[in-house]
Amino acid sequence: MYKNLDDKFSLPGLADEMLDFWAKDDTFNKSVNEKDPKKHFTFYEGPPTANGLPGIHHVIARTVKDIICRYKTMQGYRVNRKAGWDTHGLPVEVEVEKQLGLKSRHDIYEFGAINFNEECKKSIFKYLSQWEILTQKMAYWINLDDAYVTFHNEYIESVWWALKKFFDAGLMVKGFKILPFCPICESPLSSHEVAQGYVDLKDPSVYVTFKIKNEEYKDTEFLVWTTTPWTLPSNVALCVNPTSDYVLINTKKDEKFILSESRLSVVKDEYEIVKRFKGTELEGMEYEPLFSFMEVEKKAYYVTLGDFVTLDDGTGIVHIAPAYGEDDYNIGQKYDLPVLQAVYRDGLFVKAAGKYAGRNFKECDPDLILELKANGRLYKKEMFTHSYPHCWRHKVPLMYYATDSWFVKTTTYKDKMIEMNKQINWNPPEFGSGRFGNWLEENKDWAISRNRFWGTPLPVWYYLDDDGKEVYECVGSIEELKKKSTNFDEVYKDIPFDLHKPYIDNIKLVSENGKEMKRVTEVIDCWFDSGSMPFAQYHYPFENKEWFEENYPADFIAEGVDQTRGWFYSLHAIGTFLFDKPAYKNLIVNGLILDKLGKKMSKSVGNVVNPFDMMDKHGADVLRWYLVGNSPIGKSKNFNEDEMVDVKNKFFDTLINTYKFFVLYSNMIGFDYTASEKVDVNERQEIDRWIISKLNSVKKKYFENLEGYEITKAIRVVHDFTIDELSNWFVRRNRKRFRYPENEADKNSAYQTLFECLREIVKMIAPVSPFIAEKLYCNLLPNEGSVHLSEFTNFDEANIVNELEEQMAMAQEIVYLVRAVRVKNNLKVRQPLRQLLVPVLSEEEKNRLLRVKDIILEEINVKELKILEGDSDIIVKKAKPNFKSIGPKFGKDVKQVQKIILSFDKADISELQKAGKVEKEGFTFTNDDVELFTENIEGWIVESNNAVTIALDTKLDKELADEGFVREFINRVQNYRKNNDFEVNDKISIFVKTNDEINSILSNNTEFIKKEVGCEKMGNKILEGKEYINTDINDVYCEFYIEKI
RNA sequence: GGGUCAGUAGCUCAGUUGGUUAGAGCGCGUGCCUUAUAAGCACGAGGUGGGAGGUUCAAUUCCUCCCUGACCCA
Repeated sequence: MYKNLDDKFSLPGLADEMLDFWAKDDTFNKSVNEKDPKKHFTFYEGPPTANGLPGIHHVIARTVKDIICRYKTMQGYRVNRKAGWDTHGLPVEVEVEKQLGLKSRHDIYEFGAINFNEECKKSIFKYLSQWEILTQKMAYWINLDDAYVTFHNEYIESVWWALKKFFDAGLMVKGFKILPFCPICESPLSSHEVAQGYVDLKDPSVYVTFKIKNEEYKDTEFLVWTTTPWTLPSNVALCVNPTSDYVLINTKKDEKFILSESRLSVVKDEYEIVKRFKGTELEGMEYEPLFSFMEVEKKAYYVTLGDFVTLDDGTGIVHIAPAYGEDDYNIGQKYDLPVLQAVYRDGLFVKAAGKYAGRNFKECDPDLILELKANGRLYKKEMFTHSYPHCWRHKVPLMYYATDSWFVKTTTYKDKMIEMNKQINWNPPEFGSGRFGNWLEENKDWAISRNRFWGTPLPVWYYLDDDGKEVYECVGSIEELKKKSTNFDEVYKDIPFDLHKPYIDNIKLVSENGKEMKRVTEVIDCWFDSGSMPFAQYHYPFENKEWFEENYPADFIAEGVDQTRGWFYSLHAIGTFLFDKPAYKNLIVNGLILDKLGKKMSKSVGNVVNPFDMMDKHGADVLRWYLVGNSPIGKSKNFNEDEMVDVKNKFFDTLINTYKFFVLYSNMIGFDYTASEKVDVNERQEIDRWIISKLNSVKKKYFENLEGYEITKAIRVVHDFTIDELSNWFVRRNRKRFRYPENEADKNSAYQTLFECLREIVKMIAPVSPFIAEKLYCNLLPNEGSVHLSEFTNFDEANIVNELEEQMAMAQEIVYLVRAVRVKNNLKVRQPLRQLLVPVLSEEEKNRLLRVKDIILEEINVKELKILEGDSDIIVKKAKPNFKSIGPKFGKDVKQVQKIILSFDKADISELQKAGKVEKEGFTFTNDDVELFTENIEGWIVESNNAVTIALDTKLDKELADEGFVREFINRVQNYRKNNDFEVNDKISIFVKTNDEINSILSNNTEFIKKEVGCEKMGNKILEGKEYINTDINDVYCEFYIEKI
C-alpha cells in the first residue's frame, strides 16, 4: 500500500516534518560525506553579515546556490558547503554607533576604541538566530557549524599573508588620492558604500569669469562652468582640451570671453567671433584668482591641458582644485600645482577662509555665489538636479577629497584580470562581458585602507628614516609578528590574543636595520576580507594546503548583481594576483527583487516582503520555485504574491494530484512497483512509450540546461511536462485503463509508466523544491531513503522516439481541430458522431495517423476515422510559398513568385508531386519551394491549421442521438454521485420518471449505464414520497431518484 | 554624463541563425469536459512587437538614433 497525503496536507506544514526527518537521518551530512572526496564540486559561500536581518533577496541567492549544490550532489559529486560570516566593516560599526548613540568619530574616541570594538564583536551576531532559522526553513543546506568567520585571528592571519604578498610585490603602497569622503565618518568610503547613497540633489551650477592677466588679452575673461562653487576658493588652475577649438568672442555688451567653440550656446547675448585658438595655444595663459584668502607656495593660476575636458556641457574650460577631484589632482601632479584645501576633511571651511570659516562646504555655496556676483565674476547661475553621492548612513553629501590612503595597485595586472575573466562562465553572460568586463577595463587601484576601528588591521609598521620619510614593513603571519615584536608578551599579558585594534596598535616591532617601528593606524576594506575567503576560510597557507590546492578555483558561486563590483571583484582581483587563476569558474548572478510594481523595497515605503511570512503561508518549496522559475534569474523580479500562488495552484497541485491519483488507484487495484513484474518499455502500449519518450526528452533538456547553469529553463521544462504531458494527457487519457486494465501486463505497463514518470519528476524537482520532492520520493520508494541521497545522472536516449512524439503531436493537433468544429456546430463532446475525415499527403503520414487512431476517436467521441489518400478526388489541395526556399532563390522576384504559387491549380500541383518540379511563367519550382496543404474537402465542413486538415461528419442518426442521450443521462447520475459525496465503490439504485421514448432508450442501454455509474438496480417504478431530481436532457424532461445500496 | 540590460496582449513571460496568420499562462467573456484536480479543454475579446530611420525580395529579429525603466558607475 502506498501512503497517500492526508486531507490536512499542506506544503507549509510539510517543512517541519521533513526537517525532522533530515535531522534524524543526518541526510545533509551523509549527502556530503558519503561521496568520494576525489570527485568534488567546489562551492564558495559568499559571507553575509549577520548583524542585519535576512530578506527576500537573500532567499533567491541562496535558492540558486542550493539548487546547483543539490543537483551536483545528486550527480555524484561531493559538494562541501562551508558557511561563512562577514563580520568586519562599517555596517557593524554603524549598528553599534546607533545602539550607543555615538554621533561622530570624536564620540567613539571618547567611548574608547577597546570598548567600541568589543561592542562591535558583540553586535556581529545580533541576528544570527534569524539567519539560522531562515537557513533551516528555506531548506538551504550549508554547514553552519563549521562556518568561517572573518574576524577570527586565523582568518585575519590568512588575509595578512595575502596582503604581504601584495606588499612584497610592490603592489601595496601608500598614496595620495582623491576619494569619496564622508565629513562625519571622516573616512573615505569604498565605492560599494558610495553606491548605496545616491540621492537627487538640486545644486547650483555657475558660470564664472576669470580675468586674463596677459597684456594682449587684457579685458578678456575665461568663461568657466562649475557645479561645485565651494571648490572655487581652492582653485589653482584652469584646464582646456588640447585638441578642441576655442574662440574669443565679443558680445553685444562688449564683454570679451574665451570658451569652446562648440559651447557657444551658453552665451546669453549676441556676439561675434574675434579669434580662434586650439586648446594647446591657451596653455600657460595666466589669470587672476577669484579668491585670495588661501596662500600659494608654487606657481598657480594658469591654463593647463587635459584630455578629460569634454564639450558636452559647460564651456569647455574646467576649473582645477587639485584637492577635490581626481582629474584635478592628476593635473596638479602633472603641472606641479599647489594643493589648496579651503575645506578640511570634516567638511568645514578652514580658519583662513574668513567669513566662511567653520561652515559646512555645501552650505556656503549660496554665499560664495553672492560674493562672486558682487565682484562681477558671476556670468550666470542655474539650478540643476543630479544624483549625488551621500554617506549612506549620515545622509550628508560626500566630498571628493585628497587623502592619504593605502592602495592595492590592481591596475598593474588589469590585463591579466581581463584575460582571466574570459575563462569564467557568467550566467547571464552579458554581466561578465558587459558590466564586469567594462569595470575591469576601467580598473582603478583599490583603496583598501579605512580610517576606522573595527576591521582587519593593516599589518604595516613603519619608522622614520633620517630624512623624515616613512619606511614600511609588512607582517604576513602571527609568527612573524611575534618574532619581530619587542613587546608581544607584554601587550597580551592580561588579555586573550586578539589581532584587532587597539591591542595591535600597541605592538612595537624592530625593523631589519634595528629601528623601532609603530603600526599604521588603518584597518582594511572588509571587501578584502571576503575576497580572501577561498584561502582564508581554511587558514591557508598555514593549514590545509592540500585542500586549498584541490579546491581552487571554485566550480561555482552565486550572488546578487550588487556583488559585481563587490565580492565578484574582490575574489577576482585577489585570486588573479595570488594564484594566477580566476577564483571561480561558473557563477550565477541573480537580479534585484523589487515589489510588485517594480519599486525598490524599502522599510520606509513599507513594501518589504518578509521571507518568513511567505514560507509560512505558501511553503519554501513554492517560494523557491517561484523565485527561480517565474522569470529569468538574472533579471530584476517584481515580487508578486499572487503569481506565487499561481505556481502553487498550477504546478504543485497538479503534481500532488497526479501522485494522489496514482496512490488511490494503485491501492484500489493492488499495484506495487517494486513487487510488480517489470514490463520492458518496448513491450508497453504506444501511449506508455510515448510518455516515456517525452520523459526522457525532458530529462535530456533538464540536464543540458542545468549543466549550463540555466535553472529557469531547466525547471520550466519539468513544469510543462508535468502539467501538459503527464497530467493533462497521459493520465487523463488512461483513467479508464487505470481503473479497468485489460490484463495483468497492461496494468503493470500503465502503472509502471506512471510510477516512473513520477519518480523522475520528483528527482528533477528535488534540488528546487526539496521538501515535497522528499515526501513524495519516500512515499513512492519507502526503502530507498532520501531523494537527496539518490543518484540522478542520466536519461535513456534509446527511449526517446521522435516518431512517437510526432505522431502524438499530430493526434493532439487533430483533436484540437475537432473540438473547434464541435464548438462551432454546437455539438457537445458527449454526443457521439459518425466519422472523421483526415486527408494525408503521404504513406508515412497515413501510417502515423493509423497508430494514433484510437486515441483520437476516443478523445473526441467519434466512431470512425476515414483517411483520405493523396489522390482522392474530393480533396482540394493548395500550394503556398516556402519563403525560406524561394527567398534566396528568386530574390527580388519573390513577390511575383508568391502570386504564382498561390495560383497553382490542381494540374500544377499534381505535376509537381509527380515530377518533383513544375514550370510556370518562366520560373521553375521544386518541392522545396512549395508547401502543400489541403484547403478543402468537397461537401464537408473543414477545419485546418498549418499541418493538418480535418472534416467532421456532423450528421446525427437515431443510433447516435440515442447514444448521446444515454451519455447525457450517465453524466447526470455521475454529477449527482459527486455532488453527494458518494464513494467510487458505492453501489446505487436508480428510479427514473420520464416519457416513453426516453424510457425505451434507457432500457435498451441498461447494462451499459449500470456499469458506468455503479448501479445495481435500474427501473422506472415510481416511488412515493421520494425527492426526485429534475433535469432535462437535450430539452426532454426527465426526473430520477438515486438511492445508495 | 558613461556603461549594462530590458521594453512583445491588462499582468508574468516564451520565441525569432531574418521568411510573410507573433505564442503560452494568469485575468476577462462564452461554451464544454470530468468519480485525481480550489484543475482541464475549446472558442472569443485583447498586440501600430517602445518610437523614428536604415540595410534587405523580406525586420519583432541586423544596424543607427531617440524615448522609457532598472541596475552599475561618475
